[in-house]
Amino acid sequence: MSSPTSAAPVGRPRSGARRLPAATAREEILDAAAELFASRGYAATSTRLIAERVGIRQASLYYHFANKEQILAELLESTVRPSLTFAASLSARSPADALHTLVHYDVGVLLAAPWNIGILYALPEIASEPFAQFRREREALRAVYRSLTAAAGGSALTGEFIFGLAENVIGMRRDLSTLPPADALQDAVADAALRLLGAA
Amino acid sequence: MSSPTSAAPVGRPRSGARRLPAATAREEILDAAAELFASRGYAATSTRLIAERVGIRQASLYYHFANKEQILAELLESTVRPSLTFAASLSARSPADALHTLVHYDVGVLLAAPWNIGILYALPEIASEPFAQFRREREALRAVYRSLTAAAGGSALTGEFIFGLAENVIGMRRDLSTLPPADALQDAVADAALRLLGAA
DNA sequence: ATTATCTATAGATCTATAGATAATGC
DNA sequence: ATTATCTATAGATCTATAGATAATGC
Repeated sequence: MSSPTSAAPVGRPRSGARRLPAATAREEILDAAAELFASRGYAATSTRLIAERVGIRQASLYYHFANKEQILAELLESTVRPSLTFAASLSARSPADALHTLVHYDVGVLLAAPWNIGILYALPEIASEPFAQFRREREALRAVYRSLTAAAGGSALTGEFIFGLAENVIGMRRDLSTLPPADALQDAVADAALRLLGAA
Repeated sequence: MSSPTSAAPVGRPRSGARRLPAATAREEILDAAAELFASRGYAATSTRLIAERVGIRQASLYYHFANKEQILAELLESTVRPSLTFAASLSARSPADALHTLVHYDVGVLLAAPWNIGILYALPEIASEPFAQFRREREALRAVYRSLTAAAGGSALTGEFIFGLAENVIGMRRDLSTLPPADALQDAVADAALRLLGAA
């Protein structure tokens, strides 16, 4: 077994307990950072606090990441990418069907994340250079929404509305104390997208 | 003329030029803070930078505000309040008409703000205590959306979707380089809300 | 020898307070 | 006397680097 999740760890032992005993240090850091960035914001989260949650010293983070921005960049990119990849597999369907399917999937991804890291999409901090790759990928996903909507007979604005409707589950997950089961919410949002379209 | 915008200012003169010569110092601070909080985030904006934009020294902010949080709290409350007040004036209309009118107004408020401070709604920082009043007012507005939607025959989830659809113009204003004229966008979003409702 | 941690710290902030000062108002 | 600024600074951070150390792997 060469899996990084196996026992017999290399390197100096930690002073604290592990956050996720089955994961690599890198994954533990991303998980702790996701929770903290989503709950208190990027700038308001210190590297010291991330490290504390992981069970290592603040300086040890820098063995795994070049800087704090890289942690956020990796989190952001790992959230858009699944939907963007999925969007590429939809060409065989009719536009309205493809749109329904994409919204359903996208909402599922946003709801399934262990922390509500979609919140990070709206962080003003991501306007800066280290997050350019993430912004490009999110714009590519937006373009898919727009072109499917157009192909299904919807206006350019309707494409924006449907993209926003899908991402709106981020706000619902943050603001509402109880949410319907994921599959019911996925259906409801996808159906609502077609109502926005106005057609079948 | 006892207006605060008049000449002959009281107090020690500033070393720098005024940001908004016609406004009070308090208004200048709120305007500068709105721009900076919306563009780079609350925690990432230092009181020093706010002061610099206003044309005063960092410490002088504290003559007008008890702390940095109070600046953000005042900005947030001043943005929800108009829509909440407006919502109270809609009881004479039919539910669908009231909903259309509310969405139209709300979108107008979000588009008319000199800076896109609706972005601040999503700031993780506002989960803390100094922003409790703002959160209550925003929840009250959400409740109006929900009850109008229910009265118009829509489901509870549809109420959430329409609330999100209205606030989605915040994201559009941030992400899109060009936007339709405000009145066209207000009409488009309000019409889309009724499509979400499914009925007339 | 390599890996993954640790301790220690430099240097750069950042918020808020204390107290002085330069105007107007009475 | 009051108002609205200023200068100076305390005290608390915060990020990132340097270099030591405690494991395993060969």
